[in-house]
Amino acid sequence: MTITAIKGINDILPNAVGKWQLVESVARRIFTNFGFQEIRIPILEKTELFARSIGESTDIVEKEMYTFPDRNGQLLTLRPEATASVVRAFIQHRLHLQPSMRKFYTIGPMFRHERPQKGRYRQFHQINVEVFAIDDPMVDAEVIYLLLVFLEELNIPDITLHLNSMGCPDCRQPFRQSLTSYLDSVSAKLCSDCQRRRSTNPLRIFDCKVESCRQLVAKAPVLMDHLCDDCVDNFQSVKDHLDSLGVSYTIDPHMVRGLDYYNRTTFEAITPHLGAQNAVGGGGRYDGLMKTLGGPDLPATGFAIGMERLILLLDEQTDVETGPNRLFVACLGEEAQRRGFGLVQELRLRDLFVEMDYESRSLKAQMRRADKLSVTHVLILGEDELARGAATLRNMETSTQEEIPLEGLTEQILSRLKLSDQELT
RNA sequence: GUGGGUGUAGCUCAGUUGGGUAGAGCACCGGGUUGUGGCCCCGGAGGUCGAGGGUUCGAUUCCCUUCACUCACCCCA
Repeated sequence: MTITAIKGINDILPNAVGKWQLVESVARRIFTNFGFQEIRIPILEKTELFARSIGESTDIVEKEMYTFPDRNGQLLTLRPEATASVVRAFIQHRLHLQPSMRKFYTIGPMFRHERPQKGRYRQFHQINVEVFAIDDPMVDAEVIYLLLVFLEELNIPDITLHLNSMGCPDCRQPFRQSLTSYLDSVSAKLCSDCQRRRSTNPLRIFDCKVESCRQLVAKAPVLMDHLCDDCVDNFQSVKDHLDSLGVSYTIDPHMVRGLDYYNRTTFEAITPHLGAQNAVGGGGRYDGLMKTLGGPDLPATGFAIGMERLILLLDEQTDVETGPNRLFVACLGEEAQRRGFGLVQELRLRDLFVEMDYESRSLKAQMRRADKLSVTHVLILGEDELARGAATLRNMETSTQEEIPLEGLTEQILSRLKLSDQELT
């Protein structure tokens, strides 16, 4: 039996890499313009980091983490999300003492042991954005705006923004009680899944797709109606800022997020094109997390984007970028191949895409390969040319060719390709 | 963890009411020009028909088991 990759953990083959590079470069450019700095954090962390941040009773921590003891018996976990690590790093390096470091982004793989399906894999990649130590609703609006600008820049179609407020501990606790007592009063009519959710995660019932449950849920109390005055003002301010930025949104009091640390404004960017997985990006404020993890009591907000989902929505083919001119060196005969080999390396050091054939095949075969590589020029180095002390440079777009003396060949090629560079620009 | 769908060439898929050397398109290799790409023409290579077992004179085809992939539930980015 040949060894295959682990279920839900996929290779990204060269023909798909162009899309990944595009997403990453657009992210880096836009996030940098918005004042975010990249931070690179480990893939492996102590298990307790996630248990304390995400919440012991969430599905992620209860049954989806890749957790194992290392050789010293220390319990480690492949990160299921990035926010906990960024917060940990911020605390550990006392970055709150450096006011220039408030806004971070990070890109990388996450791991969750779920059954794979469309847009959901066991190793998946996220782009994360986090802002620390700024409480102002203006920042919530800016972060949401950033998410939308990014999706817009990638031409992701039909995105809608859903907004909700999770309130603060002061208003959520009384609400949870009134919700629970409502659910108790109608429990007999709930579907079996919701029966279970009633005790594990009552807010999840808002997500149920069973028609009878939806009818019951429509009459259930909603957190939005139980917000304290501060939370109402805060949420209104976020909406005002979004309005002033021209962002349209849908208030979705039933939107529930899966990590326990969220409070106040939460949001998701939703698409209708991903089957069952409709969230391309999501996030919100998590003011209590820094303190929970033993750091200073500083507010925070942020979001995560699912890169695989983004790439599923990105259907135009994108090629890995090279310079505008690409050269193939076709050699005929042993002597020519030896000289060509050296020439290829030399031109590459001069920052040119150059490829050759290593199998001394017919010129026709080499030309075909050159065409497949969609090079702009082919240098033909054959026995006849060598005898004349020359080489032939063929322009593949115009199908014209000229002879160039071997003396000063490198410079001649470079100046000719550079010349056509300028024509192109 | 639960349910549905699908496994035939590198890729996308036909086909076999149980029978002979298993097909197409794309991709690949060669030829059509002693050394010139794309388009076209000709030819070639490539498959234990997912694996194991059963029924049968005979199984890629029917039955059972198993594995893989996939979609959905669940959950989330």
